[in-house]
Amino acid sequence: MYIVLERRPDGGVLAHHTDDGGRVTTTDAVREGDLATYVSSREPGDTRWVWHDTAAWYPRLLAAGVRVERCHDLRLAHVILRSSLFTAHTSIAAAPSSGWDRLAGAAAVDLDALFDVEQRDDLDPVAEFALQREAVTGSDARIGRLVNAESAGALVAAEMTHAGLPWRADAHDALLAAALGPRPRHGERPAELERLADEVRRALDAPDLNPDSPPELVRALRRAGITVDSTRSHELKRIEHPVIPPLLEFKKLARLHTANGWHWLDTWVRDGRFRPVYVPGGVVTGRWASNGGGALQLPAQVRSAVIADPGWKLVVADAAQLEPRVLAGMSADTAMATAARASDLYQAMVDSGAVQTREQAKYGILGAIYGGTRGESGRMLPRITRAYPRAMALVEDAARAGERGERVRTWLGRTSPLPGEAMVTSTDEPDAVDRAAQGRARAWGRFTRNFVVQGTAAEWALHWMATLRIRLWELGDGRLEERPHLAFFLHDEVVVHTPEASAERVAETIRECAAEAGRLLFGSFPIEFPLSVAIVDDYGQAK
DNA sequence: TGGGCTTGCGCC
DNA sequence: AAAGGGCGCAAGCCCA
Repeated sequence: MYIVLERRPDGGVLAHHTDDGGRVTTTDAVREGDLATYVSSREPGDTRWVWHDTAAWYPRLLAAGVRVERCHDLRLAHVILRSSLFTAHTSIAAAPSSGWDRLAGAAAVDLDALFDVEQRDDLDPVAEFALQREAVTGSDARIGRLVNAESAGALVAAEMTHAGLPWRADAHDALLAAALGPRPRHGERPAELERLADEVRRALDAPDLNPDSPPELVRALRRAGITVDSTRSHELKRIEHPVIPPLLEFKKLARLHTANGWHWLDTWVRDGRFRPVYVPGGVVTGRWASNGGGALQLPAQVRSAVIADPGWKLVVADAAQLEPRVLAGMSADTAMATAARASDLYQAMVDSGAVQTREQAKYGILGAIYGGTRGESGRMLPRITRAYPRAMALVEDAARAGERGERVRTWLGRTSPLPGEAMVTSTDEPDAVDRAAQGRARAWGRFTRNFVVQGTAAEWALHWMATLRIRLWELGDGRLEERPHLAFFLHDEVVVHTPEASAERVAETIRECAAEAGRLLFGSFPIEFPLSVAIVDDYGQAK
């Protein structure tokens, strides 16, 4: 069932078969060149491959055309098990810091560097796996599900990088040219940006102004009688002055040019695919991060360059109001779950009389989750508390715990870090209240308040994708990229690239997997996770 | 010249 | 329109 892969200094691989406790029963020696064949001879099957880091092992297997059904990522699991409140009583939590802790922070990109580290004596994958099995089997069952889901996520991440997001460079170039003018020579401003910069300079009577420089811009605006604290767009939008429209347009286009312009296209799109590196578990809450290309900040402006291959479609699905639904599930707040039975949770809150408008519902709920105190969020808090007492109590408890310097956990047990030294309030001189320290404590409380919800939403998304990758594989034949496959992921949204003939089936499957993810997290508690699903030729058409 | 910090803005 | 949480990235700024 479990096979622990261990790379030897000579480049060969040892494949240790273990029992449920991680004790080795037999070991195969595999030559480097035979690894893909060795793995593929056991797939599909009931093997769970155990390795130090999915990002280091799996891409080579995928390149060789080998896909695995399941794995156990020791690095990701170590991070979770070392700090979880569910495993605090286990040996792995009590053990002194080891190479596995140092590996935790390593960027999982440089394979050779990782293998150098792996060969250190204190990075024995067999011993580590046994410790992790002991922790999982002796703790709340949810932590084992989290470890498995995290590992499945690592497989998804590697597979998405392998398959890539379909990207038409010609379409991207055309939209850039339409907005900015033809591609400029290296280092020059595109014509439209230069034109807008000139317009700004004229309107401010500042012929030498570089509008890309915030300090210069603030000075030039003040000389023109416009008092601003910053050059943020939202602050500029409040001002009536002829310079504002061209300046806002300049900022918008400058952003497009620097973040997703021709340079980005040259750097990140190859052979019709954008292949970002995803970093599962890269955010403390359990959300993914990404490395290079700004994959998780892909602006709506360029999504129309994401075009399915001929004869293929994109199925774009996003979970509606995921975080409030997750909060309802965690807190077992039946009133909130009732609102969540509607496809539009916020409208249902209005219909039930909890609030008067959809906007009030939205800002009230977001304020509860983020810790908003001012504006509409703050005004709605009493009503939200009255209508949804259990949900509100859950996030309030998390905030208070954070303010006291305690740790909080997600539904499946991922646990927040301890606050930095700076946050700790001095209590021995109560009358010499350190207001700065109180402010830091409240800020940490907002973090822990959000941690429990954002982190649990990330767990829902992991289960959604984990079940989806299995189901999508069964919908086609051949290599991964020849079947319907996950092509992009954005916290609560997935894009599947699929042959046109399978698109409807894929859409249905994505919905089924969302329902399944809800059951895996919250069992029979009646909470629903509706999606908005679109079958499109390009990503820009969705939503 | 080069690294670290700040600002601003894209995404959820 | 902003408010509250989590990020990554590019350009400018600042100082060694």
